[in-house]
Amino acid sequence: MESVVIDGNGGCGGRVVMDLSHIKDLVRQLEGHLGGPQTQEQCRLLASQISSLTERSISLITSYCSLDGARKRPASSPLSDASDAPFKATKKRKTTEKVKHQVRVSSAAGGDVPADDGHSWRKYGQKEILGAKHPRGYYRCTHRHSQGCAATKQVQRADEDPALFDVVYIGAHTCVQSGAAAGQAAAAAQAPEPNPGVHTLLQSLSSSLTVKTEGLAAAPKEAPQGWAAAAPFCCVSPTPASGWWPAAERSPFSAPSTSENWGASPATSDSNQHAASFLPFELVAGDAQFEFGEVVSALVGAPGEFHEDFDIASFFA
DNA sequence: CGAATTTGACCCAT
DNA sequence: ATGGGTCAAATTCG
Repeated sequence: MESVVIDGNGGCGGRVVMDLSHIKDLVRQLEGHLGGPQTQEQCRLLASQISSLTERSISLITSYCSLDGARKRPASSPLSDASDAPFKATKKRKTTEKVKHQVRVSSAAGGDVPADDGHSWRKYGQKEILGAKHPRGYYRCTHRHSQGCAATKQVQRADEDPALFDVVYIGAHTCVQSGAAAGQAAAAAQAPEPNPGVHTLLQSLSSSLTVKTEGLAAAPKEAPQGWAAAAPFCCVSPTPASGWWPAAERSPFSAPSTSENWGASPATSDSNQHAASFLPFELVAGDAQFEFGEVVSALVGAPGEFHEDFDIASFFA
């Protein structure tokens, strides 16, 4: 299941733990209300409280992680202007100015690629890595040339569990993806139907909060430094209920816009794979915001990015 | 035929 | 010198 790996020595850790515990309580209350005669208003109130608490926790985590990333960054080299030359001018190595964000994702059952993250990637290399059993694949955004998007990612199968992949995202997407998926998601969000999976959603949120809380409290520092190095990307919306990302800039591992997309291999676009075969992931640090944001977004019923076919149970299974 | 992937070579940081 | 990241020609795929 998911876990948040956070260096526990920050000043915000205790606050976040408190907030998460509070959120968990609120979720329990909300869950209880759903079975009873309580009004929709009360549910909304609870959801709104969850939302604001989540937002505060995210702010703490994000700010902490930003500090963390800044602190760890070595003295910047004068070569760090590399980001201004996205194209193949030289083979000059980019130095460490870019934001890195590592997650561990599971593959489809028997699959050999990690879950799709909502962006289209093009593989540009693969290398055997010393000490690793599996090669590392190098991907860049498909829109690198058309839009100058400099986002890249590295995918490597975990040594200990071939069903897991370590994915390192480097740099933020600056591309704007085709409007089809975003528009579809937006249209789906307008569907007035209540979400039948809300109980599952709440239970899952509750249990995931447990895990996260434990992780915060009990996982001090043994996490590899590379994990949780920095906030994933820089454009977090201030209002979780209204979506965490610009419509066309979905977060890695956000709820997919389409069931086809969700489960499609980034390399093969194999649309036969299905959402249910993927379980998200162990997420780190700032990624907590993704789950919280999506869950709360669904709870509050705000226009989010949920596709009507989105299967909450499979998301959290 | 265009796009995506593979793969060996090249380049750079350590 | 070595390992890791990127390039680009060759190959494969749809």
